[in-house]
Amino acid sequence: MSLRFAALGLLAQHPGSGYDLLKRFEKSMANVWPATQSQLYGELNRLADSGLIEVTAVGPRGRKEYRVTAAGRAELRRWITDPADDPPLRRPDLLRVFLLGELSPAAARSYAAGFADHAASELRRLEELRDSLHWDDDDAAFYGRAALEYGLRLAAMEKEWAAGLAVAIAERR
Amino acid sequence: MSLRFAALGLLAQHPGSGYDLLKRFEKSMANVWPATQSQLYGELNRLADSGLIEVTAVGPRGRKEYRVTAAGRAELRRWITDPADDPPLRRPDLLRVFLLGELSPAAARSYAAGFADHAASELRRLEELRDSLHWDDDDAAFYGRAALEYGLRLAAMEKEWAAGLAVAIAERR
DNA sequence: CTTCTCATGTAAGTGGTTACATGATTCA
DNA sequence: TGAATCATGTAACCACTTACATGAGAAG
Repeated sequence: MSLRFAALGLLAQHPGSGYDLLKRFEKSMANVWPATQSQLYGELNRLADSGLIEVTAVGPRGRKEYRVTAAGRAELRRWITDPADDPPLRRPDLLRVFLLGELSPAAARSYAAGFADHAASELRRLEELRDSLHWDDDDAAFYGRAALEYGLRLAAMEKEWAAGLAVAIAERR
Repeated sequence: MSLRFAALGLLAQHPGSGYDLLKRFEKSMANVWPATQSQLYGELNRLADSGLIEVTAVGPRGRKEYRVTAAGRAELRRWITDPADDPPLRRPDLLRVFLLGELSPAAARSYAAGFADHAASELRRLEELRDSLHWDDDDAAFYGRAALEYGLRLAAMEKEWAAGLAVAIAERR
């Protein structure tokens, strides 16, 4: 369901074509809800079928300019506000942690160290992203910054946790 | 793919029936990789077909006792060690954050406050879980504790982040 | 005129969810 | 004997991924 609202939300911020959306999507929401090109185009057609968005113009190369309808905006607000029973998290990397007992302590320690490295590089990536973005003062920028801050804190937390785990494994023999 | 290894991993720790697995699963891995009964049973059959596990006995009510094979253990170790390109995270709750600009500041603030509450109650749930579990000193317990520690830190981080966001929204008007 | 970017779509396959279906055994 | 628990399975549906297909317009 979520992709539906990601698309609707992007259109609520700015009208545009599927192609436009696709690119804006990569730079913002794809970090929390990745989707492919196929999926996006399909979703736009379904949104239009249900009257939540509409085609305002057809340009060159069959380009379709979309815009949110009043119904779409209402539906979007409903979803955001809803007390949401979101699908649970799926974390293969943490699943592996449960199973590290199957490995030698050295190999397990190495997995934890790799986890820490990965978190560290994600942290750097997000820091660069934060520094590279020219932040406007509108709502989209404000809340985008908030989501980025979440990512930064998450990466920092993971780095410390995994480093601590690596140490704990080493100390355990 | 991951559920396959969750099942394989549980069997590697202890042999048992699908039903047994299902219950052990709920109390450990389901927190990082939820799965349904249908899915588990299907996966066990597929694992048996590929020779990674085997049926050692058939009991009353058609109960099938499973055990990991040598091939299964090897495959499990391979997966844990693998430099994994894990599927990206999907977070509807953070997607909503991107779209809070569609709401009034009061409603957005309320969403952030709800986020913080949810994190706080998750934090309490995990603290209780930690205190209720009688921890053995084996590998499974050690790494299970590590995964739980991750959950605790995550919940604490989310609580603080969301509370901060709520304040920032309030201060912004 | 060829290459790049713009622009949209279809099809096959996989993994997951929900609901349904079935029946044996245990225990009060 | 009726309810709870043990125990396994099927079928329909939905979301997502990967790969493929097509073609118009811009720019050199």
